[in-house]
Amino acid sequence: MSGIRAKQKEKTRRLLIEAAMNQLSAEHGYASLSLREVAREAGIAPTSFYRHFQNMEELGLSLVDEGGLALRQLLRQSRLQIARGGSIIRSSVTTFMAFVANQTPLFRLLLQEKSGNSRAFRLAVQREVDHFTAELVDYLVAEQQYSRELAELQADAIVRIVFSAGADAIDADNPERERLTEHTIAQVRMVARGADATRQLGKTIK
Amino acid sequence: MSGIRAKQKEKTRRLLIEAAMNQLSAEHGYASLSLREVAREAGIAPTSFYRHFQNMEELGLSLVDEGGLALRQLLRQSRLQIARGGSIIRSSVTTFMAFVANQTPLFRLLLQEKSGNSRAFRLAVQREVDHFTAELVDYLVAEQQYSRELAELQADAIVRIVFSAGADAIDADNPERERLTEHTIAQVRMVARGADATRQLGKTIK
DNA sequence: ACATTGAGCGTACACGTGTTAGCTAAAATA
DNA sequence: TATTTTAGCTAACACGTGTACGCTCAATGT
Repeated sequence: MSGIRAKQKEKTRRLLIEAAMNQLSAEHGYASLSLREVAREAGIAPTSFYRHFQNMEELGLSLVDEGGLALRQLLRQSRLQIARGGSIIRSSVTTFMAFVANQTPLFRLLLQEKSGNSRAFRLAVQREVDHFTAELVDYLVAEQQYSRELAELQADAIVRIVFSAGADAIDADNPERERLTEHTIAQVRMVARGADATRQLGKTIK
Repeated sequence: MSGIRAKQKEKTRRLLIEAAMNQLSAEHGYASLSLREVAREAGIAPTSFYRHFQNMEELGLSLVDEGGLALRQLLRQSRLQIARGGSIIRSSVTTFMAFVANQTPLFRLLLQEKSGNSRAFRLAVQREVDHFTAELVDYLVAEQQYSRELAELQADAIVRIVFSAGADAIDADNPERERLTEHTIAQVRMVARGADATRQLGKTIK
């Protein structure tokens, strides 16, 4: 059980995933991804594909996992920056935009499949986004003493804005992306102010 | 020049567009839309397709136009409801959600291609969304006396939130969609409050 | 040492695709 | 009325696709 066999299998599995990611970057999206081309780029015979995935859909779900994982790791990294001082909002948005810039095809896949045609895909992506939102909610409740309900409203709004801006950032060049980032930061701050105002409103009534 | 010929051509052109829309609703997205299947559903020979469109892409752009137009008309209708009393926010969001529910495949196409792979498509969709945002900005400036800058920030945030919620509404059943609608209305109001707070902030400083 | 497993390969098949070329017949034009 | 235009057709093409089948041969298990 030295695993030299399993190692090799995992290796070509990665080759397949990376091949698929490369092809995504090019021109066509996941929907027009071909088993044969992926296999060709991975350097294996078309039929060998089935040793690793049952479908192209299964490959796709792996890609979504991959993307979600990468994004979460990045955001965890961003939270470390917050710990040692600096604006939470600025740091998070900046990190997010950097992810979009560096992992464009992966992020595009997430966006595409978020409103794509396969329900399985949509659920998978939504799971990733929900995970992200939940962490933000926890932060708002723990650090800013928001009620769970208001925190959820706020976090959801923020995530929607940031992801949507991220989508626009895909096409943007560097200066434009910077402008977009500042724009987004201002919007998130606006939402925060709105949430605060809403909270005060509730208190006054009571 | 009675136009009986042009009439017929326009008619089968519409048949093609509607066929394409039907196929979108089914299961596969625009990317996996086939000329032959579309032609078959429209009841013409595959080769006759070229009498109406040069590419599938050209058909796709027509679909985007179609969707954008439908959405804008609906929102114009919604603004009439506002004129004869009632909350602007509630009325707009409700109308929007109704559109998503009734024209699901069309709205899905818009979302898909917004973050799709063809730049031409993305630009076309973005144009529609921008149009929508611009009208909201005008409203905020004219009716609520916001500065152009703040109005743009606010309108953009609102549009992002609403479109994103619309995407989620696609999968939702009726009660869930209603919940989502209320949720979105609350978020938009929160943003409005935030914008107002931001405006007050600016006045105080000056 | 021997038997079993399994990743990867080559061949082959049936099928759907986009697109070209040339025809027909009805509408438009002169 | 005679001529031109053109929407739609059929036939045919070359090609890429997903997948079934059976083989090899090195890594594993006994």
